[in-house]
Amino acid sequence: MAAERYDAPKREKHWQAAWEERGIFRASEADTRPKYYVLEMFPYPSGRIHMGHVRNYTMGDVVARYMRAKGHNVLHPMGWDAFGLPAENAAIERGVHPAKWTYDNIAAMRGQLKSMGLSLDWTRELATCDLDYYHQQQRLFLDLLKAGLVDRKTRKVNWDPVDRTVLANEQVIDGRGWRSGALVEQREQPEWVFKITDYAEDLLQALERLERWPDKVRLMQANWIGRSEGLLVRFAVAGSAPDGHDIIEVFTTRPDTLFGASFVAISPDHPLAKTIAERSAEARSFIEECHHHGTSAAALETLEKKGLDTALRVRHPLIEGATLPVFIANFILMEYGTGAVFGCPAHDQRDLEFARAYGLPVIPVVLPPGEDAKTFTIGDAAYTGDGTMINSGFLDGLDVAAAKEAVADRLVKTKLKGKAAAARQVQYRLRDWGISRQRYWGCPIPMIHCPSCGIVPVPESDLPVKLPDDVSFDRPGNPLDHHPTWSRVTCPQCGGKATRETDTMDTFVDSSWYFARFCAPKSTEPTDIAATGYWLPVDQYIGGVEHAILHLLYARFFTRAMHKTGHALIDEPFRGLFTQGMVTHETYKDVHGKWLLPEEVRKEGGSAVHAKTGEPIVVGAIESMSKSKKNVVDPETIIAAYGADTARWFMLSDTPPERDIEWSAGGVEGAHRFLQRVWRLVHEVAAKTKAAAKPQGFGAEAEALRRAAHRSTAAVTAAIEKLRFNTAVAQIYELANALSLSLQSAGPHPSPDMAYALREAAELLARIASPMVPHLAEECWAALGHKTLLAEHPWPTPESALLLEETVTIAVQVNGKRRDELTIARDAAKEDIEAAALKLENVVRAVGGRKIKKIVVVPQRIVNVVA
RNA sequence: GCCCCAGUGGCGGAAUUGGUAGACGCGGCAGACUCAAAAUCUGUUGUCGGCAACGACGUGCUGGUUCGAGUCCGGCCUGGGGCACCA
Repeated sequence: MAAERYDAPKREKHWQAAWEERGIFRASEADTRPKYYVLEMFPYPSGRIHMGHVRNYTMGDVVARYMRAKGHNVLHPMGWDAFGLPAENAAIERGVHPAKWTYDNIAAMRGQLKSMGLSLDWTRELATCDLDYYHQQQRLFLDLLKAGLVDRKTRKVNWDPVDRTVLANEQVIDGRGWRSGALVEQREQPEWVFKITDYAEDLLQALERLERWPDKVRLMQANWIGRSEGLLVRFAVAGSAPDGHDIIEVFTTRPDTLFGASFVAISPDHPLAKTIAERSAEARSFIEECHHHGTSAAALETLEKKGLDTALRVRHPLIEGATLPVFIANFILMEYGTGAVFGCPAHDQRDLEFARAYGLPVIPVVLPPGEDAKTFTIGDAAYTGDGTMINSGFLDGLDVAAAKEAVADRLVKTKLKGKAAAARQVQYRLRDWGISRQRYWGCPIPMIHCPSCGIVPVPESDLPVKLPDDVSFDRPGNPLDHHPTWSRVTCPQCGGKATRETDTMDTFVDSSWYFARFCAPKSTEPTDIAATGYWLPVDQYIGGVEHAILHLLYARFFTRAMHKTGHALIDEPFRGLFTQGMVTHETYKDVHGKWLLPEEVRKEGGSAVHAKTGEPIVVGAIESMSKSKKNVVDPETIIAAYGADTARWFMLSDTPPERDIEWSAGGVEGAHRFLQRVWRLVHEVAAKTKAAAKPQGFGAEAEALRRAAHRSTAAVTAAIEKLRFNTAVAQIYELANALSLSLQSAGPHPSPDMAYALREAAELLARIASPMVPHLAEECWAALGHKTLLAEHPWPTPESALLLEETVTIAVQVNGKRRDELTIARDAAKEDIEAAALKLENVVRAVGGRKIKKIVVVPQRIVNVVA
C-alpha cells in the first residue's frame, strides 16, 4: 500500500540513479534517428547555482526530454565557462589559486545540477579552463591568424582602472566596466583584434534568415552592426596643404545637403589634426583638452560643441570658387567613418549648435512641405525631414532621395587630383573585436615578441602555451607580466631571446565555439568535422537576453571564421534561439534600512515582520534576484525541502517563459501541492483499477474522460513545440481536474469501461507531464505497474477520433452582441444553423420584430444576426 | 534624441491570430471532514443592477475599418528594453 505522501527528495535520487545506470541520456553520432541538439548557455562556475540557472536548465530539459520521446537522437550537454575575473579576485582576496577555486566550484555546481534531474550527457562535460580546451582554442587562434582574421592594432581602447584590463565596446555600459562598474578611461594601446567587421554585411544579412530567433534579438543585432549607406566625398585643400593632407575625406549620409555646407570638421584624433598640432601650440592644447572629457552619456549630454579653426580651407566640390573653413571639433569621432565631416547646420542639430557658436552661415537647402522658400528660416532646431531642394543649384526642385542620387552621380564622375571626387560607401557602427585582456585566468594568446623578427606565432608543435601554476596576486596588474620566467622564450624563427605575449583572450572567445566542441569533446582537433557536421547547428539554444548582442554576435562571427578555416561546415551556429526572462523576487528592508533575505521575513496577513524580532519590514519593489539586494532564494534549499520537480514545475507555471517570473513562497507551496495531488490521484487510480484490454464501447462519462485526456495530450504537445510551457502546465491542470472528477463519480468500484478510461488518463497524465516533472512521472508510471522507465518511452499520440467533438457550441449574436448560444452537430449545414439560431428565445427577443437584414454564419464558430 | 516591445479581474496570465473575453493557477469568500488545527475535498469569485430569468458596462485613453475588434489602422498616455555626439 502506498504511503500517504510522496517523499520527493528521496525518490528523486532513486530515479536519477536509474537513469544514470541505463545511460539513456548519452548521445551518439551512430544513430539513425533524426538528430536534435538542445543547448542552454553554459554557466560561469561561481560556486552555487541560482534560480536563473534553474529556470534556464529546466526549459532546456523539457525540450530535450520531449524531443527524445518524439524519437530524436538528442544531444544535451553541459560544461563550464570557467575562465574569468572572479577566480582571480578570489585568489587576491582569499589566497586560493584560481584553478582550485574554479574546479572546486565546478564540483559543487555539478552536484547541484545533478540534483535537478536534468537529462544531460555528462560524458561530454568540459570546462573552458581545461588545458585541452584552451590548447585547441590556441590552435583556432593560429588558424584565424593565417586566414587573415586576426590583426594587431593600436587604437583607443577602453581601460578599466579597477580590473586593470581592456574592455571591448560591448563590455562598456554607460561608460562603466560591465563587471567592475568603474568609470572607463580612454587609452591608446596595442591589442589583438578579431576582424569581425569583415563579416559585418553577412552578419546583418543573415539575420533575416534566422526565423526561429526572437525579432527583438535580431533587431538589437542589426542596430548594433549599424549599417548606413552614404557617400565618401573628397575635399581638396585650397592653397598649400600640410604634407600628405591635400585631400580631406568625409563620409556623409546626406550628400543632398552639400549646398548647405558651411564648414568641415575633423576629429582631434585625425592624422591631419596631429600634423597641425606639431606646429601649433594652440592646436596641441585644444586636442589635449578634448581628450580630457569622459565618454559617459552624462558627460556628453552637457558637453558644449567646441572647435578650433585650423586656418585651412577646402574647396566646395559643387560650387566653383567657394571654400569652407576646416575646424578641429570635439564632437567628431575618429572611430566612425573617416573621422571628418562636412557640416550642414540647417539640417543637422549638432552642426547647427556648432555653427551658432562660431558664427557660421546657416543655409536651408531642404524646404519642408507647406513652407514658402522666401520666408523659411531655421531657428533652434535643424530640419531633418524630407522636402524640396532649394538654394542648391542643379538639385533645386528634387526631393531628398533624388538629390542624394544626383549628387552621387555627379561627384562619382567628377575627377579630383586624378581620382573620382566621391564614391558610394557603406559604413558600419560595428568595430573589430578586441580580444586582449591583461589578466592571468584566461587562454594565453600564442604569440611571441622577438626584437629582431617582430611578432611571430608560437609554432603549433609548441602548443599548448600553458598557464603557469606558480603565480602571485600580490601586486595589481597582470600576474603573467610579473612571472619571473614564463614570458622568457627563444624566438621560434631566429632562436634569439624573445618574450611571450602576456595578454590572454577575452572569455567571450571561449564561449564562441564551445557548442562545437561538445560535438566531439575529446577530439585531438579543435573540432571533429564528422561530429560537428552531424550535430550542428544547435537546433534550440536557450539563455538570457543579456547575451542578445555580445555572446550571440561573437559566436555567429566565430562560426564563420571556423567555416573559413575548415573547422566547421556552417555559418550560423544556432537555428533556434529562445531568450528566457529573469527570476525576480520582492525586496525587504528592516527599520534600519538594511536589506533582508526572504527567509528572514514572515508574512502576517497583509504586512510583513521580521521572523525573529517581529519588527515591521518594508516590502520593496519586485526586482531580479541579486545578492546585493538579498532577494535571493537558494535552489538547493528548495530542492532539499520540496524536491527538484517542485522547483521545475514552479518555473514553468503561469508566467510565459520569455517574461520575468516572480518567485514566491506561496507559489512554491502551490506547485508542491499540485504534484502531491497528481501522485495521490494516480495511486488511487492504480488501487481501484487493473490494467485491462480496451473495452468494445464506452459509456458517456468514460468517453468524456477519454476525450479530455486525449485533448490535453494534443494541447500539451502543441504547447511544448512552441515553448509555451505555461499553457502546457495549464492543460495538465485541466486533465488532473477531469481525472479527479471522474474518479470521484466512479465510486470505489469503477465499471470496466470507466476503469480503462481512468487508467488511460492517469498514464497520459504521467506521460505528458514527464518532460517537466520527470521524477514524479516515473513514480506514477511505476505505480501504474510499469517495469520500464518512462524516460525511454515514446511520446503519446492522441487518438484523432477523440479530438473532434460531434457537437459544437456556437455563440449567437444579434447586431454583434452575444445573446445566446447554440449546441448543434459539428457538420450542420449553414441553413440549419441559421434556422436554429433564429428560433432561440433570447434571439427573438433581441431582434424585437425588426427586419433581419443579414445573417453571418461562421460554421463551428458564431452566428451574427444583423437586424 | 533615435529604434523597438508591452498595457486584459485583487495577482500571474489564457484567448485556435478578426468570431462566446477572462482557460488554468494564486488569492478571497462560503461549506464538508475534524474536539480543534493542518492536510484534503466541494461550491463560488470581472464590475454594476436584480430574488431570479436577465440586462448594462468591461481588454490603458481616443477616433476609425468591419456583420463582428483584446486582436487591424490613425492619434495620445503609461511602463519596459536597446542604441546613443554614428556624420
